[in-house]
Amino acid sequence: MGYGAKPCADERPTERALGRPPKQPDQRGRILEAAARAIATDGYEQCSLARVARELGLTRPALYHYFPTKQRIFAEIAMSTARGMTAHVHAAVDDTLSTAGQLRALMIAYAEYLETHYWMVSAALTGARCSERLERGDREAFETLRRACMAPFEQTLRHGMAKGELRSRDVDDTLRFIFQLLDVTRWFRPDGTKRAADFARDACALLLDGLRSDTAKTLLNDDATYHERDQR
Amino acid sequence: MGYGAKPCADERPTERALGRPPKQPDQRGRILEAAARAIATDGYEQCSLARVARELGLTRPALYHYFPTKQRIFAEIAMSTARGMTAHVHAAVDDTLSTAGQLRALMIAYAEYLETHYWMVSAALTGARCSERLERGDREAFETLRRACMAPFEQTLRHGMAKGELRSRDVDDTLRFIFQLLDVTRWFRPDGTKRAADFARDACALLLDGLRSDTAKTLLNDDATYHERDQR
DNA sequence: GACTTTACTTACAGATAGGTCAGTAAAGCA
DNA sequence: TGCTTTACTGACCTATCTGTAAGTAAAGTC
Repeated sequence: MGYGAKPCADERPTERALGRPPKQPDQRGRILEAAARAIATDGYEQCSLARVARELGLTRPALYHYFPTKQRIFAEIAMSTARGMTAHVHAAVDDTLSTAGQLRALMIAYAEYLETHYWMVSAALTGARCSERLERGDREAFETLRRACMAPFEQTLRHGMAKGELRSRDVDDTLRFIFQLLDVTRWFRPDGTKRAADFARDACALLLDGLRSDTAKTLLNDDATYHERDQR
Repeated sequence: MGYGAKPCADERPTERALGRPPKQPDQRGRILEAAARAIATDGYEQCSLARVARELGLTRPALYHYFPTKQRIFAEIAMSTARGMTAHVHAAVDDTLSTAGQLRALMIAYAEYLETHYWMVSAALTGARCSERLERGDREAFETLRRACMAPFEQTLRHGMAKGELRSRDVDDTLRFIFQLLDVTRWFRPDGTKRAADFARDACALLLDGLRSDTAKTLLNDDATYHERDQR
């Protein structure tokens, strides 16, 4: 359930708080987590801060002690998620991997982060017009992070196509397909039996080699295979 | 911009209306269309009936002349979309097609309906917890339609796997992938240059044959190809 | 014990939403 | 010329939401 750097609360336990101690440690993080869960399930406008506060054993104005507005709460969820996801994906970049291996590693990294920070990611994606809700400064930073998150995927695709390991396809279209496959917030739940990494591996296998069996492929491997042959 | 059977308004132009005539013909349909556009862009809870009414040159209570509640408006959007989409997909079933051709035809049919009834479909999908919003009776009917809409896809997959033309894979997982690819309401706009059918053809090609080039495939076609070989 | 800082709570203000009710305007019909 | 039916409008009620202001409880500091 960690938000940002979790050990931060325990990292300096000796450092004294100045005033009255909060009812729970890391209230800011707890509020963000609860708000993310509410936004992910009910949507940004529909979820009420009253419910979030009640869930935490607080009253609504208590939230305004930590955040100036509801929009600001959402902004922090979106920004910290974008930062975290981008960093996690970039950590999976490895030049020694094959094109296919690199693509799989990236997809698994994305799925892993989605699983471990499920509600935060889900809230950021569900409030998908999220970027529109941010203020100008955050919006630009968010878009930059989003592009940075996609960059390793893009580079892998371009590299693979240049080496002839991947089909030549429109890269932007393909990126859209990939992220559409990866955004599984509609049905994936972190408490289910299926792990996110398994799902990502499966999605990657389908993405790489497709649905058609190898035998059916060799049968078609002569002339106008993919676009004309089985039209009728 | 047709909702349901468009010519219905012109079909019986001689049939007299009894009371005061509406400001525009087919007000019900116009309201549904405008509401769908509002729901699709702002979400169900966030969109206000006042804006919908204003857009049509009406006042808010006028909508209550045609529909008892806001929820009921949404229910009609969802139900008529589910009915229309299912019928359109079923019309694309053709036993004479190959497995690949049938899958492509189904995907194109889905994309076509999404394009021509863009806002209605988009509203029904965006209010994705749509099913939860419906009353018991509608909910069951909606779920039945949804299953009926997926059935031809499912049957094509099973048939293709049985004939050995498709890889053996978990059918439910694969169906999820397919519909995840087909739900393009996030970025697809019907006024763009790209037609929905082109997009569906492209998605189907990727789905069938994957990203990996044929040359790379034959190189790997010896032992543990897809899962172990390029792991590291 | 006074003072400061933090972490809240209770009470309230303002905006906006969905929905109702009573009345009115425009048509056909008798 | 009434009567009925349809298609609305204006005014109003209630609920709920964000955000604010003022006061209080619990800690450390001097």
